[in-house]
Formats: sequence, structure tokens, C-alpha cells
Amino acid sequence: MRYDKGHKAATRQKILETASCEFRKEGIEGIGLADIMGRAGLTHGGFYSHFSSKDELVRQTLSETYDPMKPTIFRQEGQSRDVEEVIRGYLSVRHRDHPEKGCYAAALAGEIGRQPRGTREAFTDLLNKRIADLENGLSPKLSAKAKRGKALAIFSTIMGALQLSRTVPDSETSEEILEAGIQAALGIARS
Amino acid sequence: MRYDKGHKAATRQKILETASCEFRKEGIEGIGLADIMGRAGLTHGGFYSHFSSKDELVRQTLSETYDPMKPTIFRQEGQSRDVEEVIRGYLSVRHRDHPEKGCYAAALAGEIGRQPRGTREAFTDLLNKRIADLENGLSPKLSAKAKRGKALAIFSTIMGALQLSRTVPDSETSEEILEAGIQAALGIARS
DNA sequence: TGTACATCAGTGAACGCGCGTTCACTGATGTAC
DNA sequence: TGTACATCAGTGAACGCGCGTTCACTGATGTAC
Repeated sequence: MRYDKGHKAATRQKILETASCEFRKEGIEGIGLADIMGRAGLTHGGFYSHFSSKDELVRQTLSETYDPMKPTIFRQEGQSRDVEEVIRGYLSVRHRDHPEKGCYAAALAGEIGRQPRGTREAFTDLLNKRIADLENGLSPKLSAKAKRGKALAIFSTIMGALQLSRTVPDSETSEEILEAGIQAALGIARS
Repeated sequence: MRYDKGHKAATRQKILETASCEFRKEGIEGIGLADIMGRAGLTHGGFYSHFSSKDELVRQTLSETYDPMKPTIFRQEGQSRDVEEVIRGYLSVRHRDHPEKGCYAAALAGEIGRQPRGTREAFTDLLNKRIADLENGLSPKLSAKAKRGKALAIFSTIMGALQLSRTVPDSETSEEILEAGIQAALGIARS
């Protein structure tokens, strides 16, 4: 063989990581395979020796990218963080301004709802992981059911607020939305 | 002239209403002008005697469609409704299953964040109307600032929850998300 | 009242372009002898 | 050790298709005389 043993796997990983950023930045329908391959340093023709279709790339991106629902820019080593810290990091100006490094759900939830079932299932797995993370940061006194309800509500709130903050052109209003989301999410976490 | 005085205006209105549904159902990038015109009972060539571009259609749809952030299927005559009623209607199975008749923000927020400034401004106007509606349903004892913060948080929560409920293929989990959103939004409204 | 003309909303063929996908080919390397 | 061959990740031209957009045309009607 021409290349090291791990070469093809590394290329595949590079494509996945590039796709992961581009999908979040431009949307799934908003970015083409030729552009993704180009930004991964390759030509478009080689795509199909790694993936069978664009749809499969989307699914693999959701299921193989390392925990992308937990934004790269806020990821920490090891143990889970305080819920307050998670909420403030999620609803930060930095996260708002860097969707390509941020939460998949905030960038893609609308589009995911229109994707084929397989893609929606891959997304659901990711969502459940993120919800479980949030549950771990909640008071251990709560029942499992209460924790899950609160985690779902906190995630809905912060994802919704982040999306809205990204739609508003005026930065003052945008930051007002972030702040309202932080207060509400903290309220849910504490109640 | 061939047609009644109001004919052209009526056709334009028909195109706007069709576009309004199709954008919410398929996404802005997900639907073509030829399909929109076809579903409005016209051929695609006539489009440009009504609008200068697809982008202008998007902007006009956001600014001219009658209050689409307040879903058609839940719209009532006259005065504002109770916040609880709004929240339960918004996070209903019917709204989840009919995005084409439902809230613009839940259907399009992700995509709007990637649109040109003019489109984002038109969307912001719509969002502000919806927020003002929610404020009117909150306790009059609250300060204007507190009302606005709560309204923003409630809207973030219900919009986020609705979007997530639409991504999940399993209806039980989907309804669990709706219910968690309802409880959290009611909690914010009452606090 | 009847005929000729002007109007203009809507038609449908055509444009260049980028999309997802296919495929014959390249060329650097490992293996066989 | 040196030569011939097999491998296969990656290349780039080409495919049919649908997109947004343009434009010469149609044909039903209102107006002028």
C-alpha cells in the first residue's frame, strides 16, 4: 500500500471533522460535498471511498464526532461540571459567535426535524447523552424522573435562547436574550 | 387590463401564503421557487413580476404574512389569551405535527441565523411582536424589564422544546419533551 | 355598436451554475521472485 | 539487491438534475375612435 496503515482512517476522520464544522456553520443543505472535501484538503471524487452518500456522512458526523453537543470551545477534561457553569458557557457570547465549534442542536435542530429517520435517530442519541450530562449536575435529592424533566427543560431553554440570540442582528438585544436564558435555566436548575 | 383591479394583489398574496407554508414545512433552502409557484397554481416565470428575488420573497413573507409567529391553528379572535393557554397550545402535539401552520421561529430560527441582515431584521420584528404578546399575559405587578426577561425566557423554552420534540422519532420521548417544556414555561410565568 | 389597438399578468423555453454521484485513471508504495 | 507487478487512496472530467433568474411571447380584456 501507498500509505501508512492508519492513513485512510485518518483521512476519514479529517473529513468527518471538517463536515462537522461546515454543517454547523452553513447548515446541512447549505454546504456541498465538494466544499467539504476541499476544506479537508482533498478533491471531491474521493468522497465515495469513505462514505456511501451525503446522508451517510451526516449520520456518521452525528454518531462519530466526539460528543459535539458539548461544545469544543467549552469542553473540559474529565469529570462533569457544575450546571451553572455549563449554562453560562452555553449562553456565552463566544458560543453564540462560533456555531461551527458549538452545539449541534442549536445549529441544526430545525433541519434535523426534516431529515430521514436514521439521521433523526442518530441525533436523538446525541441529545440523550447531553441530557444525561445535565442530569448529573442536578441535585441528587431529585427523583430520576424529576431530573430528566428538568434537564430536558434546561436544554430546551438554553438551546432556544442561543438560537434566538443568533438570529438577532442587534448585539444588545442578542445579549439580553442570552441573559434571560441564563436566569431562566438557573431557575429551573435550582427549583 | 385583463383582470380585476385587485387581481395582481390577490395573486401576490396567494404566493406569499404558499411560500409561508412551504418555507415552514421544507425550510427556506429546502423549497424552490418553481415548487412554490406551482403550489400557488401558477408557473414559475411569473414570479419576478411580483418579487425581485427569492431573498425578497423571504423578507416579505416574514414582514407581510399576518402574525405568523402566532400559529394559525391556535389563533383566536380579538384579545390576548392567558399565558398558560398560549404555552399549552404552543407545546401541543398538533403544533408539533403541523410546522407549516405553526410558529416561524420554531421552523426557521436556525436558518434565519445564516440569512442576510435584512432577513434577520424582518425576523426580529416578528419576534418582538410575539414577545410583546407574551408580556401582556404576565402579571401586571412585574416591572417592564422583568416582564420582558420572562417573556424572552418563556419563548426560548417553548421554541426550543418544540424544535426538539420535532427531531425525536419516538413519539413518547417527543411528548415527554413537550410536557417538560410546558412545566418549565409555566414555572417561569408564575415565578 | 363595431373594429383596431394597447395593456400587462401570466407562460414556458432557455441561461449558467452548483449539486450529488460515477468512473476511468494516476502514481507512490509494498510484495513477489 | 534489482526488477516487474499488484494495490488502492486519491484525482478530476463527466453525468443528469434542479436551482434562481431572464426574456420573448400569449391572449383576454379595456380603451379609442
